[in-house]
Amino acid sequence: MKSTIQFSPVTMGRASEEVALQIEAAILDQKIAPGDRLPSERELQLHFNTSRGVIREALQALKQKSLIEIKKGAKGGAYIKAVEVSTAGESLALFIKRQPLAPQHLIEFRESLDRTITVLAISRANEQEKHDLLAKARILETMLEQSDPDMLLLGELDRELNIMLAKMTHNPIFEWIMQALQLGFSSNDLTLYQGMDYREKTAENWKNTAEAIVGGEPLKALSHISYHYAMLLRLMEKAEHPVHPVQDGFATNTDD
Amino acid sequence: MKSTIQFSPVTMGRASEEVALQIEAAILDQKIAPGDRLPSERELQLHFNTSRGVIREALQALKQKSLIEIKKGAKGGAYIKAVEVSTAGESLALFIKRQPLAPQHLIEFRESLDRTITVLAISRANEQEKHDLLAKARILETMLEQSDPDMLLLGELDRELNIMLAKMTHNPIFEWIMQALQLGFSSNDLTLYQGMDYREKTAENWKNTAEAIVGGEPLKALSHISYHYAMLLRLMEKAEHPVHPVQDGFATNTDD
DNA sequence: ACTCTCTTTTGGTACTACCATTAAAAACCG
DNA sequence: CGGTTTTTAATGGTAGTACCAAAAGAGAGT
Repeated sequence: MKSTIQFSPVTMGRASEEVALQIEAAILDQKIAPGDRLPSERELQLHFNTSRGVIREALQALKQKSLIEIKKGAKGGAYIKAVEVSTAGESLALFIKRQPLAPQHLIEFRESLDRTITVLAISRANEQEKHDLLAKARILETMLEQSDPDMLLLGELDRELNIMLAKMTHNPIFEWIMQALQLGFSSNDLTLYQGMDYREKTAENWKNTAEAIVGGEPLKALSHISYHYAMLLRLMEKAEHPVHPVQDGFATNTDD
Repeated sequence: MKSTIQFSPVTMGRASEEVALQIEAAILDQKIAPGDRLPSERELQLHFNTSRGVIREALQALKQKSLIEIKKGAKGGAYIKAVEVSTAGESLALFIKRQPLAPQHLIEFRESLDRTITVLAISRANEQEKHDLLAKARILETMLEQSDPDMLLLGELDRELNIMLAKMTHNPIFEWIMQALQLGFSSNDLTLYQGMDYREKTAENWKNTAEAIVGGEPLKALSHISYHYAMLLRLMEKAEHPVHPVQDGFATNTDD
C-alpha cells in the first residue's frame, strides 16, 4: 500500500497554478530581479515538494506571460525577463486576429491614432528622433524606386516607421497600442502593399509627413495623414466594389 | 548583419510549442469553433505521436492565452473559448503592474481617446443611445448626492459610461480599447474616486458632456473633456506633492 | 419516476529513465 | 605556455507508466 497522503505545502486545487502564482508574486514584488535565474526544475521540485511535471507546467505558464525565458543546457534554466511593450501588444494582437474586422473600422482607428500621435510627436520628440524618422522615411522612398522591391522588407519598414513615430510621443501607451496594431494587422497591410499605387503614395506620404514633423508643422502633417487614409479608403472600396471609382479628379491608374 | 525579415524559423526541438502552434492555427483559422472540444490528452498524444507531457504543456500554453478552457472529469477536456476583450485587458494589467506608468501618460492617452470617441459618437450615435447615455450620467450625478455613496458602484458606473460612449462610435476597436483600459487601469481609478472633489466634478462633467453630445455640440463636449482631464492632472500633481496632508474634510467610515 | 451507487472518461500528479544541449573544466598537443 | 580539443556535469526536453480525483452518465434498487 502506497502512502496516498498529501502532506504538501501546495496541495490545493491545481498545484501547477499555485506554484506559478507564488513565483509570479515573487517576480512582481521584485524579490527576483530581471536577469536573475530561478533554481533548476529539479531544485524547485524539491522546494515545492511536488513533481517535476508540475514545475514544468508552472514555468510554461510564466513563460507564456513573458515573465521568464527558458534556456537549456548547463547554466540554463528560467531567467527573469525584463518588461517590454511588445508583451502586452502580443496579447492584444491575438485578440484582434480572432475578430473579423471591417477594414473601415481599422482605418478609422488608425487615422485617429496617427493624428494624435503626430501632434504629440511634434511637440515632444527631440532632434535626433526627428532626424531618424526622416532618414527612415527616405530609405522607404529609395527602396520603392527599385524595380523589384522586397515586399516583406517594405512592410517591415512601414511598421518600424509607425512604431518610431509612436515612440516619439514619449508615452508608452501609444507605443503599446501601435505595436499591438502592427502585430495584429500585419497580414492585412501586406496585401495592400501589393498595389504599386498604394506603395508609391504611401512612401511619398511618409516622407512628406516626416518632413512636416521635422519642420514642426502639425497642420501640414495632419493634412498628409488625412490624404493618406482617404486614399486608403478609396482603395478599399475599389477592392470591394470594383465599379468605376472616379470620385474626383484623382487620376488613378488601375491596371491591376 | 543585414537582415531580410525572418519570421521565426519555427524553433525546432520544442515539440510542445509545435503542437501549441498547430492547435492555435486551427483555432485562428476557425477550423475549430468556440465551444467545440479538442480530443482528450490521450487521443492527442496518439495523434501527434508524442508523450502526454508534451500535450499537456501545449494545452497549458493555449490556456494561458485564453484560447481554451480546460475541464476535468468525463466530458471534460479542452474547450475552445470565445474571444473576450478581458484577455487583452488582463495582459495590459500585468504589463502595468510590472512597469508602473506615469499617471500623466495614462491621462494623456485617455483624453485623446475620449476626444476622438466623443466626436465620432456625436455623428454616429442614434437617439436611443444618446438618451441612454444622458440617463446614466444623471444616475451618476444622483448617486453622488447621497451622503454615503458606494465607491465600487460609482467606479462601475463610470466604467459603464466610458464603454457606452465608446460603443456609440459604432466602431468595435474603440470599444475594445476602452474596455481593455478600463480593466487594466481599474485599480488606478479607484484611488481617485476617494477624493470628494474628484467625484463631484467628474459627475458634473459627465452630465455636461452627455448633454453636449445629445445636443450635437462637439466643441462644447470637447471643452468639458479638456476641463475634466485638466482637473485630473491637477489632482495628480497635488497627490504627488502633498502640500497639506489634509483630506479635504470628507467623511469616510474607515471601520468597515 | 426518483434516488443512490457504480462505472467510465478525463484531467492532475508522481516518479523514473533517458536524450540533447550547453557551458565549463580537463586533457591534449604543439 | 597557449591554444585547441575532448570530456564532463548541469539542465531543460521527451517518453512512458501508474495512480488519484473529479465529473458525467449508466444502471440498480426502491
